[in-house]
Amino acid sequence: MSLTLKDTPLFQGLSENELETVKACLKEKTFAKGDLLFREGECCERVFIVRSGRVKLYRIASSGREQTLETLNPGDTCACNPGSPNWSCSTTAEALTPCAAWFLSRSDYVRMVQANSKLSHTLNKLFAERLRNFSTLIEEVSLKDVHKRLIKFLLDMLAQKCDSAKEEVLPIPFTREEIAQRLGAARETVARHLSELKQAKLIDIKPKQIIILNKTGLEKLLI
Amino acid sequence: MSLTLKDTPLFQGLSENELETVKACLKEKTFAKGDLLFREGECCERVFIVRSGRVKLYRIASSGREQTLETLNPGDTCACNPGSPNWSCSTTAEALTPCAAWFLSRSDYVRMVQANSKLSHTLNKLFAERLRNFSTLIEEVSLKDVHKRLIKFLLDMLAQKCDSAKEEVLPIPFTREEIAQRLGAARETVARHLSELKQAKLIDIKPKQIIILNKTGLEKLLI
DNA sequence: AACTGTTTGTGACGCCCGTCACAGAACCAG
DNA sequence: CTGGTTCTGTGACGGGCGTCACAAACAGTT
Repeated sequence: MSLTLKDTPLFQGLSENELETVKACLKEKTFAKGDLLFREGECCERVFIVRSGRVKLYRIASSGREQTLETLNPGDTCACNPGSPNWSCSTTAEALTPCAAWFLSRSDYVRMVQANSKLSHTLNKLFAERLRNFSTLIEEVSLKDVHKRLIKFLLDMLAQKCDSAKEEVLPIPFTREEIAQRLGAARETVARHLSELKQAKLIDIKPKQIIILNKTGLEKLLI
Repeated sequence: MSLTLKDTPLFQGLSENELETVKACLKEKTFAKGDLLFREGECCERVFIVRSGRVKLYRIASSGREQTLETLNPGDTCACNPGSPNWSCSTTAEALTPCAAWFLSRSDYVRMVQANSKLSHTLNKLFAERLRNFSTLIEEVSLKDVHKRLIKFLLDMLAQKCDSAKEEVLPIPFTREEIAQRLGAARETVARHLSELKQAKLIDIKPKQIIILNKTGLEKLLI
């Protein structure tokens, strides 16, 4: 019932044989919430693929404030440059929940990508998608206020939630602090904007979840 | 004397034969300052490589404020996802100066990357570098104030200027407005911080150039 | 030189949001 | 239930920076 290799975007389209050789190189590790999978600036000695749980990739300022760059879900990979040696991690990876991940040594990773053009193409696609996401993040952080970023965050979460238990009930697996880090804002600011939206009867706030009362109303505020 | 194909990072390491077939697919176009090479949201029908001049890739908010994501110099490419069709440009490309660029149709581009694994690996490397640059940009825009971003910009410009005419004389091929767009700030704010640095005798301001009076002093302000 | 358009510097103003402080809510282990 | 820990909401405060406005410097043209 848990994630298998062939379900990961990275190894999509590989033959059974190829998957077997990949599998032989992987080592599985587990992490508790808050554990670091790697630190920014470390030499990039391995690559991981999330098997279960959630991992955030972030940067931290000397002030202590964080900016989350990506939240990795099962199947996602942190994979970076397969090319140059002495490449150092540009972000820190931290487990948001208890989680498990497959690790692949740098040398195995490089060898595989060099040998397997299918893998190389997949990597290109994944990189391009991340570049696009980063572009959007840059625009939002730089040009949009917290209010809009928060609304967009809620609508995004609503769009990508697969469990469609009830239409507008949005389970929130993030603390306010984590939301703030994703938005590049302070915890208190997020709380304030949420109350404001509640006041305006656009959402309702329950423990661990947020009820979207007026989706189109929210969408209008994005313009 | 002008840029040739084999000097571009994208086509690095290709054989003479391969370069010839690439060349056969390229069309050269020229642009005046301010011309758009493509618009955000357009269907991504071609890829370009800058031959001369400078091009900025940016996003624009409804308020009119811009954030520059990258400044492309000769040899650089805007190349994005070779994989999926219906991929739309995630940024707008505008000529900062009069410039020339080679254009490659999407179909030719995809075919080449599919057929040539060397090219695919190069693309991975370029993407990875851009991802890293974007990470840094996100951190700066989100977590650092304009003061630090400006100082870092000056030091970066100083580091990458190859014409070492005089040590600390820094020719600035950008208007204040363009600097502001790169930093994600307002024109006036940049002007104010520059005057402040001049007041502190860390820099001196001349038309079209900035003199770095105290490099280590600037570096200390970054901490 | 005079004219026009662009680029730059600076003052005034206001708001968004980050920080500090604290109290109430929720959660968990025993 | 109970105490401790984490999470959450809210008030007060101040600073950074975006916006508007205007004048001075500069560049290019006829």
